[in-house]
Amino acid sequence: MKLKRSFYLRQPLEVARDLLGKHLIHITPKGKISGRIVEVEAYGGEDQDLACHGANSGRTERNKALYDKGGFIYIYLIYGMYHCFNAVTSGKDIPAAVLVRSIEPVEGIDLMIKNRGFRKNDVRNIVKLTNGPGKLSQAMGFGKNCYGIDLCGNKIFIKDAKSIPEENISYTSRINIDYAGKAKNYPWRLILNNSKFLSV
DNA sequence: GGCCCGATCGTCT
DNA sequence: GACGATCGGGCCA
Repeated sequence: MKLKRSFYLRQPLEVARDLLGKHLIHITPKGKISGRIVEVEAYGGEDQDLACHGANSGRTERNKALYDKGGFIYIYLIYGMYHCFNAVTSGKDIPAAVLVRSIEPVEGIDLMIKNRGFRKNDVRNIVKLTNGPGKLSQAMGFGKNCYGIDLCGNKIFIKDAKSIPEENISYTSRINIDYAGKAKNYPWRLILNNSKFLSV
């Protein structure tokens, strides 16, 4: 079952928690690519979050999708060469999203290998395909052309799965947001304990 | 394993 | 004009 709008119309931290274990799916012309979500970060919402891209400059051309209602895709270019994939959460006009930081490859692994530019024999370690926000976006085939796409549509969506028990989740601080003042220590990075596919 | 650095460019100041 | 919600390669151990 595909996750519905109501799933996303909640606080980013709640959505982040419930996204762990779910399957992110991309239906491409060449086939289906999917992976199980094992690491996420929550941004924005009702609490003051200086790390959120909507926090400092308000609404801009770059971040406008963040202000959509929950269930749309916010994706952006980072360091000039990678993309980070986010699921927008909360209601319209509230900048909030969940960054997907790592997934475990499930379907379309041959396509992931191609998208990542690996030669077949290079893949001793399937982990390196998707264990980071830039890597998984590349493997899944996500780029700026995904900007603003509705996750409640048929091209890119998230499939429900059995929910993860609380004792299998750890809450840590988010990565590379030293500039974010007091928000930098919020425990809003959630990981599936003991997953081999976490970011490094 | 660890640390350091360069790549590469849209966005904001 | 500076820099980032990153990555991979080079080097040392």
